[in-house]
Amino acid sequence: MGSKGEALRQRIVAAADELFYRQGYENTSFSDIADAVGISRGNFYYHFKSKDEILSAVIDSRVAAIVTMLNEWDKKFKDPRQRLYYYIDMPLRDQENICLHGCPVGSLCTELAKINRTMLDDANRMFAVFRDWLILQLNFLGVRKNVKKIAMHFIARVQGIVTVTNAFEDKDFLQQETKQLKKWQCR
Amino acid sequence: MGSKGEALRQRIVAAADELFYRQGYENTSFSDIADAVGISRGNFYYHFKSKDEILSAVIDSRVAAIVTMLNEWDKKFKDPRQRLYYYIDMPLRDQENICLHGCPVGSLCTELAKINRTMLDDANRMFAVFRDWLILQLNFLGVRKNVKKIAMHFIARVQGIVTVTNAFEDKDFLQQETKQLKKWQCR
DNA sequence: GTCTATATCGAGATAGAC
DNA sequence: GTCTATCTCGATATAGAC
Repeated sequence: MGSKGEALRQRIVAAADELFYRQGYENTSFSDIADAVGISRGNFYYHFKSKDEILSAVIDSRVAAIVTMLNEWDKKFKDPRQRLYYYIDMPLRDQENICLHGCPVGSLCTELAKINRTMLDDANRMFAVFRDWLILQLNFLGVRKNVKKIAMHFIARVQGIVTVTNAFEDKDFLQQETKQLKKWQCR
Repeated sequence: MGSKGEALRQRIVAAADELFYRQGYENTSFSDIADAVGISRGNFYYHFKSKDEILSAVIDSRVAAIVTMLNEWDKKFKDPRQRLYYYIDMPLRDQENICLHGCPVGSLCTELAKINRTMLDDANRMFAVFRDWLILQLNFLGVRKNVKKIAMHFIARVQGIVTVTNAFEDKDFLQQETKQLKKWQCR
């Protein structure tokens, strides 16, 4: 704990995370990651024995990062409605990256569904964390029926917006649809 | 035209199309395609000189297939509302594949955004064909304002549903959300 | 722990016989 | 047109020196 090796491990995970997002998991080689960190490939294998292992570490890291982020949101906003809006606006706050690389969660799941279904079961935990947090917020708002369904509905809406924004590199669409989604009300 | 070579070319494109959908573009090798068709790798290169070239042919083929399909829908349904429903129900009619491999259009665009942005500009024509057809149907329905936005909205909604269905392998969600989306009305 | 060197494999791509 | 043989490269992964 706190050793030099642990710190390097974290740097490797951070570099892999970024590269998987920007160029995709399959398209990212160990050399890419090693170069980004500034270490040799040999050293890399001391920390991670296989590509599955680094992917697993990246997913764990992302899940932890999402949990931390949502805790901060909870501190920042006391009104669940505001929290919901902040969730919907998330792609808007990161427009440039969303436009170029899509959603880190959605695009990874889409990729893994085709190349590694075992890891997909691990990756969709990222969605699950958002879902459970959304369920909480809906409860606070007094929604009692179909809470899980509605939480999943929000996730799907945001995913759809991001997929199309990414495919057409269209920020205007992102802005429009985000605005629209905030008009949502329980029917 | 109609020669043996042309027919083989079509078979190669069909095999590549299927494989790109099931295992992703990057993850599909020339050997995979050659094996699926039952020809040698060498022969393959007589028909397509590079991987970009086969991808381009697959995209063209998919665009043509979508155009043909929409023409058939137009013949099958005279009511634009029914046509819209048929579009929304499209993933439902192909549940098994959607659950396992996602949307052929969306997942390819998501992949290409990360590995080949030039081809992405080509691939999003698949979305554009649907969009233009949706615009027509909305016109028939008497919608006059924001027609393009609404068409894109439908595409995004379906994409979101499919992405989440695929990530969680959850057919129930697909069925629920599809039903919900058909309740859509212009606000 | 971190490095260099190397083994092994499969990929995209080419040459040339038939 | 279709094949076999081969080239070249970059990938994952390992061995072993420091």
